[in-house]
Amino acid sequence: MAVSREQKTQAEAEIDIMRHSTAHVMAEAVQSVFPEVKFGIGPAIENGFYYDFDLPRALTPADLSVLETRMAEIMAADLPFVRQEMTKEEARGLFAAQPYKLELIDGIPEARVSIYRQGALVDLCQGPHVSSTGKIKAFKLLSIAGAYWRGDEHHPMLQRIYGIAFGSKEALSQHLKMLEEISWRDHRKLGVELGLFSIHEEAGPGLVHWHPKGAIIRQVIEDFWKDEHFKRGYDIVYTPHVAKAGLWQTSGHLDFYQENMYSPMDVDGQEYIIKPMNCLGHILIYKTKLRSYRELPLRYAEMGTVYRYERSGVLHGLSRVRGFTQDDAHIFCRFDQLEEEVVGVLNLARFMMETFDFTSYRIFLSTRPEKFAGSDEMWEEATEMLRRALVRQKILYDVDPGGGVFYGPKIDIKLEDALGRMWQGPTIQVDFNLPHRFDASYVGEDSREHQVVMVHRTVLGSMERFLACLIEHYAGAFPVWLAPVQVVVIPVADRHLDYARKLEVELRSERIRVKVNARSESVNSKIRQAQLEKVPYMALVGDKEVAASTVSVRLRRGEQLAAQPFGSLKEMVKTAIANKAEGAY
RNA sequence: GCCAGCGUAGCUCAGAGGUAGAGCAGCGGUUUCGUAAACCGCUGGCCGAAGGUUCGACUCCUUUCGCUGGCUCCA
Repeated sequence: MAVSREQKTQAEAEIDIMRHSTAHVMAEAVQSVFPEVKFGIGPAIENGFYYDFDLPRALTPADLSVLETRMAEIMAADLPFVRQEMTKEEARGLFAAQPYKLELIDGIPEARVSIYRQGALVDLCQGPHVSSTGKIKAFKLLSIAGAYWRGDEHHPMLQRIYGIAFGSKEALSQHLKMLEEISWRDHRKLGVELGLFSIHEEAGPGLVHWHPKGAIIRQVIEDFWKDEHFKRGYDIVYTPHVAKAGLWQTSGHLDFYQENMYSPMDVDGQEYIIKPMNCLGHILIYKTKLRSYRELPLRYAEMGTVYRYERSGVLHGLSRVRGFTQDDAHIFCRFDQLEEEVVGVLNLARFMMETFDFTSYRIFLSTRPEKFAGSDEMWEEATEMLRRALVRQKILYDVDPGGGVFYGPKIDIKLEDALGRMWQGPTIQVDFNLPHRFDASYVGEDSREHQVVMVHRTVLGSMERFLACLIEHYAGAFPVWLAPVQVVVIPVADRHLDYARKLEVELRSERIRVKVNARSESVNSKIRQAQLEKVPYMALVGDKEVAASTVSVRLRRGEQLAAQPFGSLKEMVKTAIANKAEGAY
């Protein structure tokens, strides 16, 4: 039973057509500026479109506004899109000067192809298109980027122009506002502003330094994570950061994963390699004794820090780095336990996602690729178990045919954040390969040895990427349980400082993260500082509070609460922490 | 890695072939203040790094490192 999640609505399909047509208009504009242009492809994408061009010179941002003006003229002229069918031979004649189009024609299986004309442009295109260029309502060109022809780095690099297009000016400006919001929430920007982490040129790109405020968030999450894993029958393990090269030879990583691994270091004449994955250590632990079917499943979990070489051009803040800590676990089980284990992981994954306020996500089941390890039957059965686990959890999912890794089928969960963007979330991967390579087995009921089934899984992904996601999801305003500073005490004047310290001690005794702002600044200024730091509770103490033994509370979202005794603030904060829910946005 | 753009004070940014500037932050002082910026003063820079052109380079050229947007890949 295949459960597919969504079909495009009629309206979405229509707007895609319009976006595609906008790409053609852009192509015409480019052609008018660069008559010698060679066209690549120009599809509609989410929110807009792009088109790839081979041009005599590099485009500059200034070119974009010229092209926009030209495009607006083409739209004002309301030129009709005209479809025409012809044989491939005729098309080859028509596109004789267009090598990329010729290559595309060669790849089309049908005998006849279609072309579209509008104004001065002729383009090989399946269509459909809007009836005329005047039907395009609102667009904007956003950026220029290099893109390999057909995405292959051995092919020439073309210049890609990205644009967005919408059904109305309002929708366009709304989207532009969203883009602004996205850049405003950027974890790299907020990470600096909130003092969470830094990355240093001197230390190397893609290597993260967690500052106290970022580290406390991470620590809270890790404590919570360990707790939850303990409850669910996982055992916490620790494994070394380096291992002899031979181990990576046995695992096959040296053959298949080498471009992501750092060069070996010499230790007493032996080659050692920094681990890019945690699985091998867990396998070694598994293999330390003869395992009985009775002790399975074994679930080894580790916040395991790994190092992977990433090409310099792909590094990005916390979300794509060279050293990161995975919330990793490996489940060793019998084949007949696989489905139940996957159900367990899905449960945990959903619990985690809910805890961090991700209410929407998409699930992908990836099936057998062309090259694979293990037997057909194993794959089929395992894939079926993953499928059944999803169905049992009543989860809608999409199938990614052939999208599995070579060693087994997998389930990927992609999270949707507060701005509707997707992030790689939990993954569950069945592995037939490593147990085979390491001869990891157990003794079955039949007294015979059986190969154990291994499941790699992470529910947060990596602490680095997860934090990047959380920072942007919460826009830096972390819920109380995660907020680096939960309460700032603000004395109105210096004479209230002692009283403020008393409140600080009282809150700290409950392990509430509290700071006193003792600076000689105005109340307004201290409140502003706390707001910018996105501290959930501001506790004001002045003459009135000292006299009445109370505290006035301002919430991060701006709300002011009536003066109250210390105790009730304490309880309010403790409740918010315990609920992990937002109490003070 | 590749294409393009960008690197000026802790941050945001201005400047420009004649030797560097603002706001914020920081520091010192004054102020003791009631829910998003009190006032005055001061410090702060090898203009990413190296080489070249030039009488003179932060500015022009080359190389290099890093960042940004993409391509590819992925936790």
